[in-house]
Amino acid sequence: MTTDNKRPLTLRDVSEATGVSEMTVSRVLRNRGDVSEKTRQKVLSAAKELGYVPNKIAGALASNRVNLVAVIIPSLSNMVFPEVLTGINSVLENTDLQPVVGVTDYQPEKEEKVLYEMLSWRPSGVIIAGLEHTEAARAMLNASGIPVVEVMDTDGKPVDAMVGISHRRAGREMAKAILKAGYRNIGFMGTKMPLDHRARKRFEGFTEALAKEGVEIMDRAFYSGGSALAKGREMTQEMLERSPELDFLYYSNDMIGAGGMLYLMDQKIDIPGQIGLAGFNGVELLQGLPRQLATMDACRLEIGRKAAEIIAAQLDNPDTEIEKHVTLTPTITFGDTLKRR
Amino acid sequence: MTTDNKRPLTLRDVSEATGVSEMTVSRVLRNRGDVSEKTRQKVLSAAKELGYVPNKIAGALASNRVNLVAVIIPSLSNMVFPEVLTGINSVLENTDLQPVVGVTDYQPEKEEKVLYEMLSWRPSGVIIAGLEHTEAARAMLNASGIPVVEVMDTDGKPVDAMVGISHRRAGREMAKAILKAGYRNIGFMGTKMPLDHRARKRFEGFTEALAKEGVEIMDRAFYSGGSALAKGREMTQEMLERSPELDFLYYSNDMIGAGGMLYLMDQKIDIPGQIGLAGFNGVELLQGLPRQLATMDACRLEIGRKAAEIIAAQLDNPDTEIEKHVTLTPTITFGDTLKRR
DNA sequence: GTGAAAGCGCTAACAG
DNA sequence: CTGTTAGCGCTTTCAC
Repeated sequence: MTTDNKRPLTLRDVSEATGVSEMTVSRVLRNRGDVSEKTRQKVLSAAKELGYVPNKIAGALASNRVNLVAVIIPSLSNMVFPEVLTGINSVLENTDLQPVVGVTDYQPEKEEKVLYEMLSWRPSGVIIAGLEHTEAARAMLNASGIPVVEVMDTDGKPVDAMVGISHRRAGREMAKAILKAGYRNIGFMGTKMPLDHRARKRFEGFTEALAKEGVEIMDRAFYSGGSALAKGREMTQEMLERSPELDFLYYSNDMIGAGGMLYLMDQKIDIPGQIGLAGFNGVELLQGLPRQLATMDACRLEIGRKAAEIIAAQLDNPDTEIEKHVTLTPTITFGDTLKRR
Repeated sequence: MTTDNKRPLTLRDVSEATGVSEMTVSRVLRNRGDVSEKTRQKVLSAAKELGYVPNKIAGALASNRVNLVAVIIPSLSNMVFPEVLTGINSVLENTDLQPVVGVTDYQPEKEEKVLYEMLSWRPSGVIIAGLEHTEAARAMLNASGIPVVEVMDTDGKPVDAMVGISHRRAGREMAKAILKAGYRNIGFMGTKMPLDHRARKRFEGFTEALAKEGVEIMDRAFYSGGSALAKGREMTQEMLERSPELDFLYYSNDMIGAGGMLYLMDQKIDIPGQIGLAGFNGVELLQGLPRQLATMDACRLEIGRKAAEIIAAQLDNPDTEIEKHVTLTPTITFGDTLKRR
């Protein structure tokens, strides 16, 4: 503990306090090179005593190294992304890299801005959600000269590396499972988000697989904002009033799916006999609900982990041969709301 | 769009491309000082063409200014903290400040480490959750010489400024409401987190207010890990089997409270007649559940906003007289699980 | 309006 | 093992 200082301390202050050269102080503080145990201790205790905190700004400029990994995601309130972050963290914790998070709110222009801001700090790598970016953003990523991993989605061409699942395939698989279970009158509910490309791709894959069997979606609805659980309720009620012949409801995420499920249970509707249900994501929350909603795991943790590993490996040795296109395979959980066949 | 470069571009590159001095290029790019419209355009287009991204590291070192606000929170998976972040963001968006988030996992030593890391980037301000920190962390905050706002909790003495609610009072208020409604056999369930000081303080306030009326908690249980909703179910079942005479259950957060509620509904137990329930936080999720759980809003958005305002105001003018101790008052939502009296 | 010089606090590279 | 020198890429300051 020291008295409050107006000016933050510098290496020089520690150097003067110890009589050791700045350079040696720097070596001690970074654990670099050989320093005698005696001076080591002297420096360490002085630094601690003074309350010295190194200036990474200066260090980064001098060494041309910044141990930051920029992580750019659409949202923090989705639960999906914090989990990806957790995966990233779990890997980076064992390195000297640190994640720095930027949020885009699903807006391409904001993504571009956030990316620019982050790149201006010269991070060592970038992990960014999705494959769709503005022209300028893609150009920046290309020009950055650092490892770039695009995550979540593998339906497209990455700038550099990519890790994720095929959402198109995920939609198709769910459609197949639903058809196989015998449902034919299918409704869809999702977010009104033209910019959520992954939800869009799932939807496309879904309708495509239905079409292959001559089935067409009977009703659909989109929402935006509000509590997803509450929206799921409302929309489900409305849709069933509008299209009472529906026998299956596919939701673009588990939260609205859970809302729908709770509504149907209130109405004493037989699930999955009269109506089947499925969501997407495999959120942990589902486990506490009265019934388990059918869903599909998005492999979020694994995606984060893999992405971080790719960055770390490249940084460790730029010549390492690593798999740059990693496609994970989500599995269906049938739960209690989709007949198993 | 340019060809890929190994070396990132510098001001000098733009300077050479335009024939304008580095200094003037810098002025244009920062919108500082007077520059003729002609050179302005020339520089701007060249910079864009080349794909120049300024190096903030160098800029920060030279100007001794970093437009970053360090935000240090215990967790991202709690939903509470992302909301505080949203509040912070909403204010900082209108300034040139940028939040940078660090996560501590409720561990004091990790908080200390994260704080050290962040301070070493010389941010312009710090927003940190809670009032309890290690000795060293407090010393760093003191020595940093930048505005510091401790958020969430106001039961204690801040290093500099603080914004939050009194969790002790929140616990007391809820206890009073419960007693007033006529419940006497009260059980408590919460997280097994000695380090979640806010949950602890709520519990203390709660028992204290009960004690004042001669009431003692009849049963209690603590959990850790797992899906909160599922845990709420399990624990509620166990507790009621153990203590069937309970007529009220107070949960330390809404998620386990919701789990408990769903369990009781499964059991066709009369809520709030036979058993009343209450949680804490006012999470949006609750709105979609079959019944609305009684809860108390933690003012998360407002806390974030106010904290960011304090930082921004201090930075804008260090001599501004501002309120450094802001205590917000949470309100009880009775919902459908706590009798109103 | 524009430019030249002098650092910001640190580390790479070398010399002892 | 320790110290010296020369920048990193930018901005501040001052001169023109």
